[in-house]
Amino acid sequence: MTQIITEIRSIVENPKLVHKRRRQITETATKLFATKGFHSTTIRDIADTAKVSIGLIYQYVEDKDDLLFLALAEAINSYSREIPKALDGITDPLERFRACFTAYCIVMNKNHSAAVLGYRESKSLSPERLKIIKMGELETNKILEETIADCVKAGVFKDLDVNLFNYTCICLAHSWPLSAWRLSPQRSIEEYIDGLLDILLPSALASPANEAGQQKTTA
Amino acid sequence: MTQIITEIRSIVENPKLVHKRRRQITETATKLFATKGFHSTTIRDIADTAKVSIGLIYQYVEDKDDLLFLALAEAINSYSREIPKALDGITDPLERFRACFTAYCIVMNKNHSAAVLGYRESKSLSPERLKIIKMGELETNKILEETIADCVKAGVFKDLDVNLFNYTCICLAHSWPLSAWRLSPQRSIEEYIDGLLDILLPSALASPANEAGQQKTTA
DNA sequence: TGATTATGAACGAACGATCATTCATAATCC
DNA sequence: GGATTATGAATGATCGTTCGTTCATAATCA
Repeated sequence: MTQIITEIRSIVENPKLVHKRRRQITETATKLFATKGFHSTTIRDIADTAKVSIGLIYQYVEDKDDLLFLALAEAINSYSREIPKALDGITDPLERFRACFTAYCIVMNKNHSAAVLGYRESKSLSPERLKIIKMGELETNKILEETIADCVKAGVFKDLDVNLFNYTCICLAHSWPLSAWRLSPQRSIEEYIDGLLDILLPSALASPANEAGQQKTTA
Repeated sequence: MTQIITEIRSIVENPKLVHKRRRQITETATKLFATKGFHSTTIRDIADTAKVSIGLIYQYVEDKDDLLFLALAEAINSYSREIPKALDGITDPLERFRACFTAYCIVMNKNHSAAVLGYRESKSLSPERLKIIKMGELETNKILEETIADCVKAGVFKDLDVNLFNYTCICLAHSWPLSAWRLSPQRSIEEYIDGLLDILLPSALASPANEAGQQKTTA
């Protein structure tokens, strides 16, 4: 879908190479930023871990801030690439919502480091870049919001506050990488998703008779 | 309730003075850490903002890390002081849950900076101190969990997964300072709480007939 | 009581370590 | 062989921390 375009100065011209190197560097940076924090991660750390020299990094980005921006932008881009895929071929509104929420949680689980980064280090971005990242986030949120709105239109959901309901779903999906340590006993991501849907759906479904938890109607 | 004891070296001996000065310094530090981040906030910043000298700070704490720990510990201590107050005199289980959840959200709203800090900067703590803070957090979570367990015992709630339900409540309460920017239009904290209870309660209540939203039975 | 001495809180310039960034040089590719 | 890409030692700025000093107040003395 709508991808964040990252216009960042590179000394190296070859686009293939730029793409490859940036990927290599950004992936490492993302992991290190998420585990040690942005400021405690040194360029040396990144260079060593990515098996490149310090100087090489500065051939592909202008400064350390660029790396943070690249990391966050790439995370959001991957969300808006992957989540819609999960909806392919599904037409039943309720199933689309379930699939979308599930995909959202799974993506958060897979891009664990990036999700944590978003919460922890957005503050270190420049105001303009923060705005870009937030807009990308909202763009991603809209994918799920649409499936909710469709459920309302189809009469599957009652006439609820779509924005707030979507917000709770998003927050809970984000919570998995951030707050799962609070849960005891530990749960698998699948158990977690099922449990959340059991909590979320009853308030939304139009007919309270429907038992949300077990239902798995495929279109 | 259970307070986190913070044993931190102080050159100054007078306990009254230590308390007063630490409060003055920690309050400033909390705000700056939350707005600029721990690493981007300099001791100079804190000294200037708190209208004390750099040297004075080092009379009351050993190093910058102490300030972060003090800030987080004080936040958690204030939660476990304030939340139980909201339950005083309420006996009806459902009302106790509502009051506790509301208090939780309100406290997060009031201690906005500290709540943000907890998510953003815990990583900068030493492992031992992180453990202390997390234990304090879980301790606080238990206050709400107990009101949920009581609702189950009283038959007001069905036999749900208490730990998971509590987790969702906590996450959503925490989300207010972190994620409210996603909501449009903006809502007041009271509208937010009411909206969340409408979403959370239907899955929990034993009799689906009860409309959770409006209900305001006082004991 | 007034003069003298002791205390410890407060100050902030100076130090030293860390770390992002640069750049002269080497390696590699076409 | 010339252009492009990679290297990492050297640089300089930033920032936590120290420590010699000041100063107000309290304690002691005569």
